[in-house]
Amino acid sequence: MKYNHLEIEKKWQNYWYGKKVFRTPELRELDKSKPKYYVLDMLPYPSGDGLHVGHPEGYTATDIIARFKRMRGYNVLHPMGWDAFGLPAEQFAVKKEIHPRIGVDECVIRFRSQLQSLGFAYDWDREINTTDEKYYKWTQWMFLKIFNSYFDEREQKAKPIKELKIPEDLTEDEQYEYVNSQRLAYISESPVNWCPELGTVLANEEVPEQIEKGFTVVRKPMKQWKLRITKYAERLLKGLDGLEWPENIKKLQTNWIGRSEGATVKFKIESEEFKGEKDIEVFTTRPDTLFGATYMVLAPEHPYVNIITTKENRDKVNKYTETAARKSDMERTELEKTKTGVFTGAYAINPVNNEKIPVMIADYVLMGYGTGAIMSVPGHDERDMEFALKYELPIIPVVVPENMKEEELERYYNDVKTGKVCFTDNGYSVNSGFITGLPTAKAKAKVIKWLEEKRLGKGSINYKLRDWLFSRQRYWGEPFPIIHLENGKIKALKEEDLPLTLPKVNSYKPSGTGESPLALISDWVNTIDNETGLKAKRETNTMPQWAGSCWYYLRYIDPSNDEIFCSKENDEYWMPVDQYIGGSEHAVLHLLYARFWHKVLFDLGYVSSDEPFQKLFNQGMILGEDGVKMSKSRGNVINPDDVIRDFGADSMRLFLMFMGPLEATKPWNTEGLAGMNRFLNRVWRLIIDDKTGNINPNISIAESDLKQKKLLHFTIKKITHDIEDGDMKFNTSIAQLMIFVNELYKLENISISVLENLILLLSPFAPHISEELWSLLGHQETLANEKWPQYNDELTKADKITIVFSVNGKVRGKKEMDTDLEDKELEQAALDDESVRKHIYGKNIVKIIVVKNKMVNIVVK
RNA sequence: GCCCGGGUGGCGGAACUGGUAGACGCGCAGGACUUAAAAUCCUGUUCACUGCAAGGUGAGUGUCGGUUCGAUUCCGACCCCGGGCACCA
Repeated sequence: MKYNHLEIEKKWQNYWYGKKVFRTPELRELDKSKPKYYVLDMLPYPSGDGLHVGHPEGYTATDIIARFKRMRGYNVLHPMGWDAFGLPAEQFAVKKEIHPRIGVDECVIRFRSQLQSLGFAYDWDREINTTDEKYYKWTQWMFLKIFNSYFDEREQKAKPIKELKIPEDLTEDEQYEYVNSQRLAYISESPVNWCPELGTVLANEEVPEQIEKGFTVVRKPMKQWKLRITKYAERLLKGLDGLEWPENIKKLQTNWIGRSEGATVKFKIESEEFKGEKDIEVFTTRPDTLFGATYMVLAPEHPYVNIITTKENRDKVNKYTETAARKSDMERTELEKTKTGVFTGAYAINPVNNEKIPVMIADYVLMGYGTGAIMSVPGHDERDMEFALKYELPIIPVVVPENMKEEELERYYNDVKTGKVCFTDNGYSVNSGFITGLPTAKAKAKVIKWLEEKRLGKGSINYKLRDWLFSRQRYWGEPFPIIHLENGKIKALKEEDLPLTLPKVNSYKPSGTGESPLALISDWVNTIDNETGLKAKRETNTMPQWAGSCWYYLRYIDPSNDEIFCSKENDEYWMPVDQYIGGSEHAVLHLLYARFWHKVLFDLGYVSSDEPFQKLFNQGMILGEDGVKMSKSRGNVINPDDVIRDFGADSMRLFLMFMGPLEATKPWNTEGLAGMNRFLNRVWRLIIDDKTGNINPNISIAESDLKQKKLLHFTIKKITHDIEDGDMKFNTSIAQLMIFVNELYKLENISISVLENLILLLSPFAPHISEELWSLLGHQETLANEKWPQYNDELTKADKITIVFSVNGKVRGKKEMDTDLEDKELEQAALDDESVRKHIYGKNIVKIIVVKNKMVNIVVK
């Protein structure tokens, strides 16, 4: 009987899923004396193309961990589900003119059966789908919680909006406005990235992907929902410290949040256009260079531009702001090589020296960052320098590098003034009044103190992070549980009215006007507010795809609870996720959004952990056989179905892990895959006689000899450590299994207990063949519930060791010797070695270095 | 430009806290079995020079330099590749 992967794999998949071997019991049925382990894959999007080889790579890794932890006696939670709202499903529906639900259901069936054909040990009873009404009811519920919360700055946490202190002496309308201005979810009219082809707005971070696909993106002012993630900037940053995440992902998030310390400084404005006092605040990270500020620049969108611009400058300013508004972010940054700007006719007064400096507008200053206005210090900022040179604005050096010699100073000043040198590092302040002579750090502190005393500014921290653009003009997403009353006010639905389900529509195409297709369904849109009897229209935007995946890991824990998204008891037992694995393409977006969402739930008391994902690992990409990214157009896509049919799921799993460390990007190789199949065949024939189907006659129940034992125990140790240490280098585990099998082939008699252990060690990697061999050896039950083999550390040590003899660092001889010999014995053995003697003959021995159990190095001259 | 990774045989990769570079697999070459092929098994496989041979000598982990008895591993400078950010003041 030959190894027949098709038959065996089908058989064991039916067994596992039929008997629900990997079902995680309800909390009350669980043996809570055991430790828990929550191992999670990133929620896949079930696309029409089916599974890609990249998917099973990460899933195999988590599956190995899940099966291993289970055998180690943990209560393991290993679930799977679907992220199915969003553009791809909707575009498929538009094209085929079917309801997106139909397409999604088909894709889910396909994905599920593909995943099952790989034998993954998921608990399918906990499967979730973000597009189920029962699921998105809770997404909407959480949105209401966010909407009905504000951020308490003092405590740095979200609180229910009911607890918000409303300033007295406000009218009813003002109170309403004030409350809305504090909510964590709010509507704002601001320029957004509008994509005419898709008929929707895109978040900044989604823009590059769509442009790559050939779509155009333009700036357009629109009313949009946003979530106040910026309030959590500091906590999102600090929280990274305690997480066991790859350093580069932490760095990526850190850069994305982009914290910078500095000061805001008020400048008085003088303009013929108005009388009285007006200030403009700027943000700077270098308050120590304030004496070198020679002009001010406002972003074209700055609200003061219209107010301060003088008559004679109005035309060119208007022209400039209009051009800037039409440009997309892309054009304003990347495509722009030289800086442009115009003079407003107004002047600002530098608070430290009362110098009158011109106020310019230029689109190299961004409205979205800081205050939308800067003080320009061309001597010590490259962008300002470039602009100053072009428009012939003065440059004043106010910082000198450390260690600059006196005789070099004159030349340095000249170089800065003429634009030859732009020194942006820290140094010492010069020409700077009361901070002259101070090093940069001290100068900064002194200026901030001075500004604060005079109430002209203050120390300040800025973040690059922007609020999360949370609405899309699409059909296929969670509807907002919000109505717009005829009196112009907005109102949230009550929790008991959830879910607010999607209505049936005739067309899923965007309305074209910038509104979602929902806007055309008047039955659905028009409603009446029960409380006030006022007519109302429903919000027709839907939530972005990220919403559902912000909390799915909580639903797995308690998937059928109708009372709450997840009970407190379940949350406390299972959270946080112990190991999270997915692609690094989600390094900032999903992982940052989910952390934010989770922190809000934490602040409001719905979850017990501050961070959801304790340990994170990013799998690398799998390239085509030609070493480039797999793509349909290149025709180098590997279909997992074909691989499983030709070589089997076990071979595929094994090869995916054997290719290299999990995080590495590596090319697929079908011949390498065949090698894995060959290895499994060798394991099979080690135990089973190909012709008769019987167990090989050289296998006996006799106790194994010491050599076998040592090999076994060494292998157990190696594999146990490999899975436990979190490095995800399963390639070396598999190599060790191969060595083990190769050695066993050399033996005349093999102990059955050694083979049983081999099968158990192999089982997390190649579970189907392992189950089959296990049962052929006479076991009635699945090995999934067996105990993981234990090793005796004494037996993992070799008793003979090859000692290397070298002369002047060059290997000249080696000898098998007992372990733990004294230095003197090793030294003598080296000196006795024939080849060593040849190389030291006639030379002086300077020194002999002995490294126990390793080597002897003789230094001669 | 800035911030992360990474450069090891023909290929994927291995090498514990500085101590035999190339584990394991693929490929390739030779051999065995076979009428033949497939499958399987055995042997070899970093490069150069040298030897009939066992072997010997030298070089070698992107480049150059340093520390050390000894460096893929530590330090410095540079080159190349991949990823991320990109006028964030």
